[in-house]
Amino acid sequence: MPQKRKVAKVGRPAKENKENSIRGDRILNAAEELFALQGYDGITLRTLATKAGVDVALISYYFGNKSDLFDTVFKRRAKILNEERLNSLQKAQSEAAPNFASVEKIIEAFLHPLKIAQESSDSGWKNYCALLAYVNNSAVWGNNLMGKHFNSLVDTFIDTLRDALPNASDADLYWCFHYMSGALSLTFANTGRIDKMSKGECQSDDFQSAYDRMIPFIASGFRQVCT
Amino acid sequence: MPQKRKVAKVGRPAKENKENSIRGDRILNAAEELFALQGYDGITLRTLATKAGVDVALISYYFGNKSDLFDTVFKRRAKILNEERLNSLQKAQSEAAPNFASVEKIIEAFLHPLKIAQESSDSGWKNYCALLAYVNNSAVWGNNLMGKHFNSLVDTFIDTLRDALPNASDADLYWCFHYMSGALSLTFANTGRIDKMSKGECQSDDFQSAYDRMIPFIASGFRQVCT
DNA sequence: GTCTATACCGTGATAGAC
DNA sequence: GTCTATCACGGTATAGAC
Repeated sequence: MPQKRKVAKVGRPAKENKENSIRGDRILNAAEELFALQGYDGITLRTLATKAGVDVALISYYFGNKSDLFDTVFKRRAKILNEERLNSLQKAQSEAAPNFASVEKIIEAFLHPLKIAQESSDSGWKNYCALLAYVNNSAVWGNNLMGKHFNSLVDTFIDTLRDALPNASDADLYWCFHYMSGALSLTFANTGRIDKMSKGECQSDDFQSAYDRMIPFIASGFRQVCT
Repeated sequence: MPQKRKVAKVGRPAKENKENSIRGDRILNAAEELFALQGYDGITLRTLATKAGVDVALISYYFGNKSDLFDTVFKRRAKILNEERLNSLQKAQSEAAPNFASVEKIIEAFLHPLKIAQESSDSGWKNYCALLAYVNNSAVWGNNLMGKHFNSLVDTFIDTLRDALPNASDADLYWCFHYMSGALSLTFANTGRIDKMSKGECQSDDFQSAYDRMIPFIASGFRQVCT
């Protein structure tokens, strides 16, 4: 069952079973993009099938119903992202040893894999980030899906932040983390609003600029609230 | 045509024409709640009609098609919110005179009307805040609707922030504003995730706690990036 | 002027035929 | 393993009751 699992940087999504087929892949990629852009209810299996170049019924043959498909799409890259974030965190920790990693380095460890994902030649990663933004802010999916796939990783990051900010209460840490999560989500949502708002000074899809400022912004906020 | 327009604190939405009717109100309130919770595509006019206790066709009689209805719902409280935010800002400025208002006071002026809205006895305001969160993060609606109704207000706030942070570039200011907007949106989205993530230490619907920490968090981020 | 009943037509999801 | 045929449900328009 386990295929060769060789994840380099932010690599290709792991494939198993049915998902291993070319048409299955095409369906998942199309779904990733459409779900991210239009939301779960915003797209129909027919438009999805058309985009993937397959018959509608093939979707349910491969992935069950619409909700199952959504789960599969979401899960596909979550594991990779978790691994990369964990690697980044451990790297930051070992670089700081014997001291604790700084807040800045911890935030960076959380964000850096997303920067790599944005720059990846696999454009699916961009879509996946937009999907994350959608799910994270969704009253329907947010708690469930994000919790299932990412809460355990968040615990690890919170523990590390607690070391860096020993005076912080847990409520402080979680709320600050929540602000970061929101700032990140809106960035990935890529609505184009900041382009218009700033009269072209900023671009929604310029993640580099958002990233460079986000690390000091968030780290400083953490320090302010948690001391 | 103009009714008596007497807006006290964060008051009742202004009503005109058809929207002045009791059933029109019921439709708008139900729509506000359902759109906020399930998104535009997540609800059908029929479930909406059932919730409002009216016939399906009455919706189009009052508000035209689904998209028009969405616009109307969104617009209804936007004006009030804009007025309240402007009042808050002017108050902060006059209190600080002859100096410029501080970053903290400006952020507070932006957030305080939302706190009042959250505490309002009119539960529609809570739904509206959730709707704002949905729209702000939506790739479909975000740019369009937020831009049309709020960008002019944002300009005013950015101008004030520029006074408080004279070394900031426009890109700095807009990106920081964007982070604040994201943090705020995720808070209003009320997904319940932070409850589970923090094992009960924080509650999604405890806006007071989110608010108290958000002001120093965001203000500190602004200062860090913009100096 | 308000509102209900109903009908239309396109589209979504899926079971079952091939 | 693939597609067709079906049926329920979506948004919308309209006739006419109150």
